[in-house]
Amino acid sequence: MILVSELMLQQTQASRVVERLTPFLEEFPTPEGMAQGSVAPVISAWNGLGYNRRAVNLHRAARKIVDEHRGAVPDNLGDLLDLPGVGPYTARAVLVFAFERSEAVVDTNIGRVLARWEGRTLGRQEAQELADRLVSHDDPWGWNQALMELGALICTGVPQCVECPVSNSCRWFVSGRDGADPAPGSAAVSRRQSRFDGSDRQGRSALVRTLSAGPVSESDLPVAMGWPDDAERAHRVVKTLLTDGLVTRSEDGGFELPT
DNA sequence: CTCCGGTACC
DNA sequence: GGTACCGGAG
Repeated sequence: MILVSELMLQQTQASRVVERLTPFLEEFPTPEGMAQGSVAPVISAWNGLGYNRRAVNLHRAARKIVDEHRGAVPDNLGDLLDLPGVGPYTARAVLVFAFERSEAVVDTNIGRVLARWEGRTLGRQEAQELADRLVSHDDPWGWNQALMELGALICTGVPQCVECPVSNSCRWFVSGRDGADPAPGSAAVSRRQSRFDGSDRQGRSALVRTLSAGPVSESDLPVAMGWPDDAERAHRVVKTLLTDGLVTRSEDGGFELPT
């Protein structure tokens, strides 16, 4: 349950996850249920959440959990990191929020807080070690939630230091915020994204959405991807979908969701 | 139009 | 270390 919600929350705002999580968990209540079927219904159920590769990864993770962990989500860092689509953040998020273990997560919000707290840009290892050192062993769940909230509401891109309850201990604030903001470029802090309109991602998204309703023939591919006059681009980009396991060739040479 | 969010792969 | 990968809200 926590694993699915954390995977959904990757690169996706919580407000959009809340209404999708319950129907998704009703369709796929257990790793066994998801692992038994093909990936196609998982992709369809993921529709609209973005980054469809996460759906493929989740299906593969479900199979691995069934095959190698008797259907139970692992409760140790190494095995969690071995699951497809599970990285440093999600693995620790499962340990903290599902198993209530004394671990520290570093997402984009916490990465920003840590960099300003230390007053300098941090590397991946540095940020994780700092978070590990700071985490409350009394209430790790609440600590991580509080830090994420601090980053999401106060220690934002343009920080609201006047509202910050811990500014007196923040190196960057205490130093008078003289140097440049250490947060951009620091570990886990998100970077600007290229625009979606007109991107390859838009065509990928359009095709996967269409394929959820049924197969698409070779000749219909450019239209389905939104590039009716650019068959070359359609064929170049559909290769990336084949590589990602989001699309497969049907028997008649067209395209469909993987069976 | 800008903002927001981790992982995998090179 | 840089880049590709989605979509909705404000």
